[in-house]
Amino acid sequence: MKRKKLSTRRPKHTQDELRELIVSAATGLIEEGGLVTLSAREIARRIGYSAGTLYNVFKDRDEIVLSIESRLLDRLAEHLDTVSLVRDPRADVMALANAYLAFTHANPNLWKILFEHKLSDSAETPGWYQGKIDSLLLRLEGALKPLSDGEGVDLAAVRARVLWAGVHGITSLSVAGKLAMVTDEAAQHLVQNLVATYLDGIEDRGDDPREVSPPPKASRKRR
Amino acid sequence: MKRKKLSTRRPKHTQDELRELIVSAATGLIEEGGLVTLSAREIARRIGYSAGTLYNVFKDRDEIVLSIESRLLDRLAEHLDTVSLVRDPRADVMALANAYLAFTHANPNLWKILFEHKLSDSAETPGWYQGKIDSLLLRLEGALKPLSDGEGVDLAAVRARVLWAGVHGITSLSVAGKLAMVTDEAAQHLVQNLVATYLDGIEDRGDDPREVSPPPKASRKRR
DNA sequence: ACCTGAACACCGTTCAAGT
DNA sequence: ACCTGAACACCGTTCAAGT
Repeated sequence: MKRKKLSTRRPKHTQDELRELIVSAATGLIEEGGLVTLSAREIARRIGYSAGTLYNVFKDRDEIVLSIESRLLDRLAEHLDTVSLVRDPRADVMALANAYLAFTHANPNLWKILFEHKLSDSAETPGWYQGKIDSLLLRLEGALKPLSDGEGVDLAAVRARVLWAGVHGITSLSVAGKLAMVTDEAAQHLVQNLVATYLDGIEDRGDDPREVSPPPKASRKRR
Repeated sequence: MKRKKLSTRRPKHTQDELRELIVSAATGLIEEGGLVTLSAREIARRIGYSAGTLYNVFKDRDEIVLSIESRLLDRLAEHLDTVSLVRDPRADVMALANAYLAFTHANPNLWKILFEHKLSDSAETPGWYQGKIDSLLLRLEGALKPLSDGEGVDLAAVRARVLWAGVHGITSLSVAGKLAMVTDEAAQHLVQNLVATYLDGIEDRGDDPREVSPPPKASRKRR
């Protein structure tokens, strides 16, 4: 743990430590006040470096935000993995939706950046980003699979995206205070209504040529 | 049209004209580059006044954005009023959803501010804002009414909000490029899937004590 | 009365110069 | 090699001073 040259105290931190310092200072800043309060200069202040140093480690402010989003998506994935699935689509989808809601509720300001932060239209969404979203959606698709077997290859994929976007829309609007009369627990009601009603719609597709839903042990319970 | 004093060219514009100039310059700016490119100084440049003048007319930048949102909500309401409703919930809701989609597609950058722009948490959402959203939702509620009669007072209201938020979630994520594999017309597919499946779910509530759906002339058509 | 221009307190980002 | 500090080109907002 000794420095070779002991030059007063210059490379106080390795590149990786610096990365970590920056990202966690930035995360703290966002938790406190949202994206608006995140400034390169304030991060620098908090970690005791000059602003210029951030640009040795990150290309720009966007890249810092992206790496926070990356961690957040990982944390969300972990969180979703704690819900125990019972292979009943209704129960499983509802459980996943509730877990998602709980996560957003526990990390409101961080969660918001996932949707506020617009990757400057020059830079396309990085591949790993899409990959992480895909992997989250895969959990939903898995839960929906029993209802969508034998149909179009990607029906479960479409449905997973519809539900995901729907849940996102509800939480996003309610957080922004832009959905009249929607408070915190009202948002949960709406999500439950969405999931329950949408799944009803899937199950009751009488016009589908094949009989789609194999009667699982669990019967439909509403409300 | 004469000035009383003809003092070179001082009050070039009345307060109202100024308001108009500012709002339309700001609207243009947003149409071109989104909220990011909207700066008080650039508005001032474009209308040939100094930045300070904006603050004689508006309290701050937020108030300018809010008044753009206000006009936009009015325009959306007008647009939704052009769709002819036939009192068939399925057809009507789908028509409203498509009209909404078309509107957002025609005004992408303006539309985005409705959800990007966070009323600084100090100032609550102004009453007229909620009122305009409510009035938009009322159209959806009206279309849904035939399916929700005799149920909880506000079931149609809940459903209207679920659908509205769902459609918003889909368009919002697809515009941000954050929903894997979702392009422009894919978004329309998702919206149609949401509306169709959700309405199926409403119609087939077999567990409801009362018989809910009065058989209208139109039968369910899918896809 | 209305408007300007300077001023204040900030930004993101770059880069010569220092160690 | 790493880091700083000044510099550049911006912000939103205020307000004394001018007409």
